[in-house]
Amino acid sequence: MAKKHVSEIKPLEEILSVWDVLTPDERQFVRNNYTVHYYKKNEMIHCEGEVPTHMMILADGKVKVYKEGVGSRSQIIRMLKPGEHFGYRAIIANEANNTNVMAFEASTVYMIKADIFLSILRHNNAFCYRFLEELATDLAASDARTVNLTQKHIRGRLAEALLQLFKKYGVEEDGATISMYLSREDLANLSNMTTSNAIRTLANFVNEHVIAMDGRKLKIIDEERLRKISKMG
Amino acid sequence: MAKKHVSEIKPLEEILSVWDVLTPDERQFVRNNYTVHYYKKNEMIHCEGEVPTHMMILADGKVKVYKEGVGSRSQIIRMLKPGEHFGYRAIIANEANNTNVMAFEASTVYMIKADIFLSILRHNNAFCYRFLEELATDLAASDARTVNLTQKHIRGRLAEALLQLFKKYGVEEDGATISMYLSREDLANLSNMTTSNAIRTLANFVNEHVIAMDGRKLKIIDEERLRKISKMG
DNA sequence: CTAAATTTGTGCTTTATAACATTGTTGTCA
DNA sequence: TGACAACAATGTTATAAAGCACAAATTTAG
Repeated sequence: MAKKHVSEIKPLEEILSVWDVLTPDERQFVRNNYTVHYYKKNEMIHCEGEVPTHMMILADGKVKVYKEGVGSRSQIIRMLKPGEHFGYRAIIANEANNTNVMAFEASTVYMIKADIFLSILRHNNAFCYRFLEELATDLAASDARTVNLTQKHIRGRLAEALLQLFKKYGVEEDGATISMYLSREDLANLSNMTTSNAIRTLANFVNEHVIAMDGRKLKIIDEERLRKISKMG
Repeated sequence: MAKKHVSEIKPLEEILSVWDVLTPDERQFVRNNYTVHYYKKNEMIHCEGEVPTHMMILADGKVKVYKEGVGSRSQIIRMLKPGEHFGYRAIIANEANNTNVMAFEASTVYMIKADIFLSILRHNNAFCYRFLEELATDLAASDARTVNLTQKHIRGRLAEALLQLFKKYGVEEDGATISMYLSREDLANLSNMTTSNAIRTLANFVNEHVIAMDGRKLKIIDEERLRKISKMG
């Protein structure tokens, strides 16, 4: 895959979805106070337990947000695509970071210092409300995930994960291959199972003609069936 | 237990933790527009899927917030004590309710109409920010729960649940009995296990002198040990 | 380009926990 | 007081999924 030139990366103004509610002064304030950071594949962006210093916006690339559990087994909480915010929850709650964030692939991140972010939150109601909406949505997703992961059986959990990837990242030109190539391990960490079981279950789905595989490329063949598997548990 | 007189229930002004950030006008607005509702033990306050109409504040009693999963097996998401808000997440996210709320015991709830709540959120930045903080805190708790429930073994999950009850509701005068009497079923729904297993595991804890039981009264004897069990998985 | 490391794939074994069945206990109310 | 219902306790069985060991394939690095 060819590397993107820096010039291809969208400017903060285009990528920051809440830009439109900022006043001209605030816009200038942000313009004068943001930084850009580049991360290599598998590079850590921040760690669980660290004190948050910046709110971040993914400009380019793909990153995973995950928690380390028992015996350093990790659970992927969410995966981001360009334009999404992260690292700000801990700033608002005035806590240490509760998650790790790692770049899946080479990624570019815009960062805004915590105090600047907080100052805008406290002065611009529309800005504050946007993040309120974002957290309210994320909270429902988190609660839904809890039930998904604890109550569904292995096939249901994997089917659910595939559908989420499909929804979030979309498909290639062929209209079926999910535009996100994950290792079996990441797929397992997303659906709370061991790598062996992710492999086994994927193989079963292929046998049942629900999906097709070519290495890490996963093609959804029978979406309806996948939905049924996800629902039935 | 003797029923409380209505007069013993704290007025909205005292119970609404964000009252202090309201302007005099807003206070009057709320005073003119709230209602009080009484619920009997095991009565439903609202259901998953319903369109939210009010933000609510628990004035008195205890309620559980839970989700129905596969085969109507339920997962308790959180339990509230007087002074806590609920039912407002869906209003903010402009979604249907994602949880059920039921009274554990006779409870009193103050309700504020959704449009009034929203109008204050949109005009009073400090008010908005308070809820932003609340959601940010809840989100971390939800993600932590996901990992707890999926990765820990049955003993660890139950130990965790007991510690949470202990922390949230405190203890009786004896300094050890948790001030919250749950059925074995609710305890199971809190820690993602079957009722049988909750019973069995509680019995084991008693044998190991970690807790003592007298019906629904649970006494924590060895908190350190319980913490260790919760951590080890 | 080759060696090393990582990732993927499979079969077998073990284990944790759900499901089921049965019995005991307590409290309620006619 | 006895009958019924709800809850608690416990033993047995079935099964989903983890753990493990190892081979094959693919990627990365020297």
